[in-house]
Amino acid sequence: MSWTEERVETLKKLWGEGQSASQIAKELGGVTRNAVIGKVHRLGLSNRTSGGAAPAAKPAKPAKAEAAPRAAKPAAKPAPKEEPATEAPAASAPAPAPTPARKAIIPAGQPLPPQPSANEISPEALASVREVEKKARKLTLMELTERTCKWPIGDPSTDDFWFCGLPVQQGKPYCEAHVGVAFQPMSSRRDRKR
DNA sequence: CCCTGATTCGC
DNA sequence: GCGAATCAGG
Repeated sequence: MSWTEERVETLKKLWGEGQSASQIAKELGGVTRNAVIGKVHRLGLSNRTSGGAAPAAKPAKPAKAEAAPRAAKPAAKPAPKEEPATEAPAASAPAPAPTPARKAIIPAGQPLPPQPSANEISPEALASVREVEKKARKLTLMELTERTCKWPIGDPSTDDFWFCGLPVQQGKPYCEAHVGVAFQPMSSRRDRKR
């Protein structure tokens, strides 16, 4: 594939919308995210935030095309970073911010996740949860890792208890299906007509 | 391990 | 100009 005008245009558009390089690459097809990034740079639109405030002085990057593979790695990270890492399925508002909030306005034409106001767990979510629980890996607490869904299934006080264990959705503690039910926009649980 | 963009450099 | 390989960070 080559960078036809059309493809370049799409690239510009999507990049402008804040799409990630990989997403754009997927959409364009025939290219990798690297190709996309490379093109973006060549086009000179690497920085999404036009503004101009040139960020920082990029130190120097030691050319790696040397006889020294990777012996030299002058890296120092005295960063006292604090990570709240609070993961509570609570019915609090899910913070949907996959893309930079730079542009407050959401680009039109993008598939936005539905935002039901008076939602009650999408039937699909429930369905997929059931589905998922059937193919759950049934992991024990000890088997859980950073990337396994930590959704508990069954009764903790019995043998009949395990964790989903499917691949988590990046960032989240649960797999896609469980994220769907864990992060509910808000209340509205009470009035189940029955 | 998954992802992100940034950079280099052989092609 | 292109993009894989690599780097660097989340």
